[in-house]
Amino acid sequence: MKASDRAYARIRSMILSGDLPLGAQIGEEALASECGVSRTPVRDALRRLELESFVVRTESQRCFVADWSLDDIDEGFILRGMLESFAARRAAQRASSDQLDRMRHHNACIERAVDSPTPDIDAFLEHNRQFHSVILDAAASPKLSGILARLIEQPIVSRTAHNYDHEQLLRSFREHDELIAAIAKRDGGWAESIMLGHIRRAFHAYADAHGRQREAPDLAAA
Amino acid sequence: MKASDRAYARIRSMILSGDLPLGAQIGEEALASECGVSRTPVRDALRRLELESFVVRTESQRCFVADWSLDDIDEGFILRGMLESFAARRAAQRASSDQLDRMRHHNACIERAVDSPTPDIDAFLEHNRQFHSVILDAAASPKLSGILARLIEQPIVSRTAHNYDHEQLLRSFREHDELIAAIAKRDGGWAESIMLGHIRRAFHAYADAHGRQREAPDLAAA
DNA sequence: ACATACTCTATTGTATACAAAAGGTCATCG
DNA sequence: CGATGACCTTTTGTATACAATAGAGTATGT
Repeated sequence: MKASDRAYARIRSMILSGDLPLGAQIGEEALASECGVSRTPVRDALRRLELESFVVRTESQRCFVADWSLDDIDEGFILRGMLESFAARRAAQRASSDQLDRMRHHNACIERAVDSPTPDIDAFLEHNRQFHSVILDAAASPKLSGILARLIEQPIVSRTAHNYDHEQLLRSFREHDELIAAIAKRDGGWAESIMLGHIRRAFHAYADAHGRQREAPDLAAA
Repeated sequence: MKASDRAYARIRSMILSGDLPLGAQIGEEALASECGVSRTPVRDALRRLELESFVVRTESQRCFVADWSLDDIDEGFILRGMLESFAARRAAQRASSDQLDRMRHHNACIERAVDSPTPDIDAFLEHNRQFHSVILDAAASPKLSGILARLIEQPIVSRTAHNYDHEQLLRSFREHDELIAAIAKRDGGWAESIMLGHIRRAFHAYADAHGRQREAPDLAAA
């Protein structure tokens, strides 16, 4: 494995785990010694992370861990809703039976992960990611895939899922199931509208959990 | 100016001018000596150019000048239609009077560039770019701006405009004018539909000029 | 003649040293 | 006391040398 890949993986996981706090400045030198590589591959890794919005850069090229306002996140969900529902429409027109089987497989895994008193959120997240990835493959649009790869911020997806209660996890599974049905029937419009609802619901789940938490201190202070 | 900026500008213009033919391999070393800088800034420049789809990379990291199939271009125009029309809708809700004035200014420049027996295509392209950029600013969605920056391939825009006849250039101006009216009236739906038509028309102009040129040899051979 | 493996070359990956630039600090002046 | 400017530190930018790897070409065996 290349040094820049190691640096990328390491920095990314440090951001996700919170070892690097949101908004913290990240110097190339510090990361290089942390990862045991030189600055050159760190610079490559930072570019990739910037592309995926894990990292932001000031006009003078200093890097910081990205932190997102609720407005930013809203914007992301709006665009995801538009683009992923478009992907679902295309997938309905093009998905192979093999791809449909893979969707069914991953959703079955999601059901297993969810249908328990102690849901396995990590398994849910992994199969959810793969489920959406199969739909994107079926949509057969490399540009769309590239855009969504940059738009879907895994930290947000992860927080959203961790805030789901049992009922919401189950609903997510059922929506996937209906999506599979729509795609199997080659009904692009149906697939599109289910996907849009799926994403919008996720947004409101996120906003309820995080938006309100921000307002709470204000209310307490008042 | 930074060396990586010079390298970026140089390589970009070599691609646009055709000095680097479509599909040609571009080695870091060769470009470095061509630009009079070392490989380090060339690598930075190549990453940026890759981001903007001027350059593609094989799985083994070798770089080539991108060349686009009509399918790729179609895909790009579909996504642009969706995203730019969405931007127009948002712009209608948010544009400041200052931004409206700038739209009017750039479209006036477009009219001047176009309304002549020998239209100034370069001026058209520049003010067209700025016109669309003001709308994007007015939409106030950084993520959307970032996506569209990568999606709008200037070589394609340029070829499209160079294939426009006088009537099409004029039509482009009139569509912009109507867009301004829709935004001034705060009619998001109107703005959205005009923008969608504007982009779709550009696609068909491109496809008519370039798609048929590709088919012609086949027809001749048959 | 064709396939396969090997070597040799071209190209990218990484480390390091030094240059340039940005940001922060402290002293000085109004 | 606040603003301003010089310096000093930190951080990024670039060049260069060397290492690793992919690809092309060649020779050899069947």
